[in-house]
Amino acid sequence: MNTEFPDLPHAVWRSLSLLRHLNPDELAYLDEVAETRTYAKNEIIFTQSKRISGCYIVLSGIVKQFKTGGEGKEYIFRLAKAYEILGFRSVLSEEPACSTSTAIEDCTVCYIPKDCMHRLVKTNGDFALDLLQIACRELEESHSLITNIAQKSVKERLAELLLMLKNKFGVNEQQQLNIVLSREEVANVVGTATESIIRLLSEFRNDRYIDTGGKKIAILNEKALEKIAFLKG
Amino acid sequence: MNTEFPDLPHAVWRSLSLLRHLNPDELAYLDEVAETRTYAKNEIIFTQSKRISGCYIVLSGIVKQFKTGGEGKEYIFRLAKAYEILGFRSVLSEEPACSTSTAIEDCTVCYIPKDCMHRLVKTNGDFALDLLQIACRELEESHSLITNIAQKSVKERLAELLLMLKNKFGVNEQQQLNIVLSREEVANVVGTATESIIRLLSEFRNDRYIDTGGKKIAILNEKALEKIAFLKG
DNA sequence: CGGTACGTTGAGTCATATCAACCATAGTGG
DNA sequence: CCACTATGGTTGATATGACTCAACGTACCG
Repeated sequence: MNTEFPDLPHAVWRSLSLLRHLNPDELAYLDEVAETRTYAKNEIIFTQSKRISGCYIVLSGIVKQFKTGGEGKEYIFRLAKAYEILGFRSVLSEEPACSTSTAIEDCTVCYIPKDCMHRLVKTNGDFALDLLQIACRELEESHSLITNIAQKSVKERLAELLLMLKNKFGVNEQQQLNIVLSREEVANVVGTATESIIRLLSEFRNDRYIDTGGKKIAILNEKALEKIAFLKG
Repeated sequence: MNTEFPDLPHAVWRSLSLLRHLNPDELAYLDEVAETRTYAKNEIIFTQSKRISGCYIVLSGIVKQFKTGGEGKEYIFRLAKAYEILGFRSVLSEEPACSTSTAIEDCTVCYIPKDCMHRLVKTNGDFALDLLQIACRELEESHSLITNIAQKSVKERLAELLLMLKNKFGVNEQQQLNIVLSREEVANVVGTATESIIRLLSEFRNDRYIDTGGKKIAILNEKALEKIAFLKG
């Protein structure tokens, strides 16, 4: 399965921008302690409010990260693809994970034990800075997300999500998104009910903005979606 | 005005947990380049989408930090009090500020120039780690906030806000919150319309959960508010 | 061939936004 | 000292977006 990352040679490590500041010794150290792990679709990588023993860098596939609220409803705040890091917050703060992560398609991840992360952070200032940058970027995204949820309608948010998915995961020749989410998952990203998503997707399909063949969503009229997402109406 | 922090002696620096890992040389360096600034109520400290030349540690008073959305409506995502740091994200990423900060009461802040921050972060790993921790904590808070907004009703969020305000800013002998926000500001924290807040505050007042004398809000029945905020109903 | 999960549609309800009018308060200038 | 105005607070009426509940269709899977 994991032919792209057979045994995590330095070349691969280096290609991960997060690890670009590690020196040869540190990379060798990583080679020793890090492991490649594979998860099948729907498998859980780590669970909210349980302690985690390390963090994970996605190598292939897509992972959803979500919090489960009071009523058991999940809110997906992140869809992580290759080269993104998961769980470092909890690892650094030594607190239980504040979210659950599961594979939404088969995926490979690189597991880095807690001790290793601590050691690298302590001894390599540039690495710590890179992590700091990542945290800051996520923080900024998070704040934008809040403002969106607080101020935009479900329709606007859905349009924006579709554009974001195209932008982040790309589309195939038929303009179909390279990520497949159930209606419920879409609802849990947008923060609304499944039925509302279905109705709005139907509406977008009637308006020829998108097409929904099987599970795949094709983006047909990006301009129109932008208009909905970022202007008014 | 600023009698509490006359000339930022080392003792004060050290008392700020963020700065606890700086050595005497670094503290001396800070003394040289940092400045105490005062802002009157409603004065702007920095503005969304403008570059900022340094970051700010609140020494006294309260600062609100908000993003302005499409329609000009503001969303307040943070109320910062003494010892909290503002703007370090933008300073580290060298990007324009992604939010505006204004004083909601007269306040004093310590201004730390960008170069100084960069230097400290680069040369002092523990300091970088502390910042990383702060970023991670904010990130976690931010994620919780999103889940809240996405899943809770306005009433639940208002109850939770009132409890948070009591917890963070405290109350006087008459149980009145030590922070005064306009109804509009409350609405902009909760992410709703001003009128909705007014109606719900009236409801809470009728139910004897709070009292609203003048601008001050008194918390009378914390248990009841907790029930609303965290259970259902 | 049933079964289970997912998708779709409709009807009814409710929370919240919006619009509009009005009141309270405080600061301002004559 | 008093109108005058601006600002924020309050209330009511109305509209509507979005949720819920319920039924039913569809597709994949053993």
